[in-house]
Amino acid sequence: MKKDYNISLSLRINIGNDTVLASGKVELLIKIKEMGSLRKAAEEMKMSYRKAWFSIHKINNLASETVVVLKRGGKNGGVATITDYGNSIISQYISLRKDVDIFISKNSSKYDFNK
Amino acid sequence: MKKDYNISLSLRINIGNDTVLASGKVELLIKIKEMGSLRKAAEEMKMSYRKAWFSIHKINNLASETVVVLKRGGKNGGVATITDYGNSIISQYISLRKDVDIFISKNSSKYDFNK
DNA sequence: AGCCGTTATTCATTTAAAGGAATAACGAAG
DNA sequence: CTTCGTTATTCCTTTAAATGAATAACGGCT
Repeated sequence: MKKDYNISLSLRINIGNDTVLASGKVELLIKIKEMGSLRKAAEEMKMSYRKAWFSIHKINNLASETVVVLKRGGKNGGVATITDYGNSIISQYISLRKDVDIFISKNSSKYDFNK
Repeated sequence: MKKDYNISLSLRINIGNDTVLASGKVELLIKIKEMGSLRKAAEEMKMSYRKAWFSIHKINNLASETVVVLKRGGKNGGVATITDYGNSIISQYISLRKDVDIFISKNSSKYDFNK
C-alpha cells in the first residue's frame, strides 16, 4: 500500500546543546516585531504569555547579544522591541530556511520511501 | 561576546504528522540489523526494551510495508530481522542524510549568527 | 517435559513539560 | 495619585513522557 510520505528538514541554530532559534521561535520574534508586544504576540500564536516569556528569556540569555528588549510600564503599558542584532539573525534564519526548502524540493524527488 | 553556535538540520521521513524515520530510529534499526536482536540493540543504545519495542511497533504500523520482523522462541530465544524494504529505506535515509550534511557544510559558512 | 533467551504486555511509579490563575511591578498620561 | 495595559514572577494543577519491575508467551534444543 502506497502511503503519502513526506520529507521534512527542521533547521535549528544552536549554541552547544541549546537551541537559540528554530521555526517556532522565529515566528514568535516576527510577531513581536509586528505587534510591539510580547503578550499580543503570544496571544496571536495561541501560546501562553508565560511560555512566550520563558522563550524570549532563554533566547536573550543564550545569544551573543540581546535579541528582544522588554520594557514594562509607560505609554502603552509596556513594549517589546527587536534589536538590530535580533533582526539580523531573524533574516539570516529566513534566508537559510529558503535555501533549505530549495534543497528539499531538488533532492526529495530522488527518493521513494514506499519501496 | 562570540559564542560557538552551530547549525543543525534534522531529517525526518513522515507519513502525515507521524514520523516513520529519524536519526534515532535509523540508529536503532542499524543496531538491530547488526545484532539480530531487539533487546540487545536497545541495550546497546541504552534504551529500555519497552521503548525500543514501541518504536519498532510504530514504524511497522506506519510504513508502507513491514520494516522489522520480530519472532519469539526458537534457537536463540527469538530473533529480529530487517526486511528488504527496511534495508531499502535505511540506506535511502543515510544517502539523503549525506546530501544534507554536504549542503550544511556548503551553506553554513555564509552565515554568522554572532552578528 | 524442562531450560533458555528473546519477544510481548501490563501495571505502577517517577520525572518532566505544559498550562492556568493570580498578583506584583512598572511608568506614562490624565 | 489613579488608571491602564503590559511585563515579571510565583504557586498549584494538569498532562504527558520515560522508567522499572514483573510476568506471560514462544519454540528450538537437550
